[in-house]
Amino acid sequence: MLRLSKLSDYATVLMCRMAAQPDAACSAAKLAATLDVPLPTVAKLLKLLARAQLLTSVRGGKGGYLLARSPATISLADVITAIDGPPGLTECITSPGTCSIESSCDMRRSWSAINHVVVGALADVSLAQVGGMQAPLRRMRIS
Amino acid sequence: MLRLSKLSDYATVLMCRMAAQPDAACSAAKLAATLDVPLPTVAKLLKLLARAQLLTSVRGGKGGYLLARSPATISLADVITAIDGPPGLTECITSPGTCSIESSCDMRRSWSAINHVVVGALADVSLAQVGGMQAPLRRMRIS
DNA sequence: TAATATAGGACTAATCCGGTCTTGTATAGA
DNA sequence: TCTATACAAGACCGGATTAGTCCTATATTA
Repeated sequence: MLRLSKLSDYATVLMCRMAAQPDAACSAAKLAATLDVPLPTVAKLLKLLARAQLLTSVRGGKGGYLLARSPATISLADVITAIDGPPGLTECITSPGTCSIESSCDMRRSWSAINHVVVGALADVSLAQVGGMQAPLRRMRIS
Repeated sequence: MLRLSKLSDYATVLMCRMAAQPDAACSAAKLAATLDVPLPTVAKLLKLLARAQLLTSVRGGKGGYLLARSPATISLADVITAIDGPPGLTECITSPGTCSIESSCDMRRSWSAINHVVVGALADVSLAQVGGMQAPLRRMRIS
């Protein structure tokens, strides 16, 4: 099916919102309201993103989360990796040695190459590009 | 996690094996043995692939499955689509109108573009390329 | 000191996917 | 013609993964 996990999906939207106001500390409750996602789930995402050092946290009253870096330097690959770990299309990419036919499988080198393209595409898009209306994705192509 | 389903993964390996001997009819049992995947699962995959007209089936004793087209004209995207339907990174790509924040979401256009890159990468690799040892994937790049 | 907000981790619940089973049909060969 | 083999089609079940919840602890502000 080749689908992103919901959690990663939420996280990208969430980071995108925060990138729109990089200097305002956002509480989990406020973000949950704008995203239409349950508060505990948003809280979990924020914790994961903070642990990956994409966000910084401020405890206590008036606390919240802030982007740790400028939106231009945070890519979608960063966000997804923070939530789900490094993207890998197949098991033989993320955990080599697990598949019983690995040694005789012709697909491995192809999957590896395609995975590289996918990761490249995700790494090539920053939060700033998503938020701004310039169309930076035109840079991506197969040729 | 951005992972291919196991069934699609199996299917690509399976088709790759069949592409190596395009003229030999393969029974489900024989393929199951070489792939180290349970027979009923292989049978299910073959049925889906045949329904998508990637394979033709021959019933009865000495029957089996054959590639419907030449390996050079069957892409990984064809195989994956036959098993899991068209690839879509997010729900808003495969089933627009499902997400409650769709109208205000900045991510959509980005996901759409990235999805396009991914599908392109999959469509660009044929079974013949996977089997043969030429390195056709060098054609793919982000730039 | 009371209220607010994150930190961390354990736990529960539900969806989805992988895998199985059953019945039916077609062909080949004895 | 009868039997064995192999595909066709679809219903069904079980289990792993993922989504989501809850609880306790800690830090900060007022």
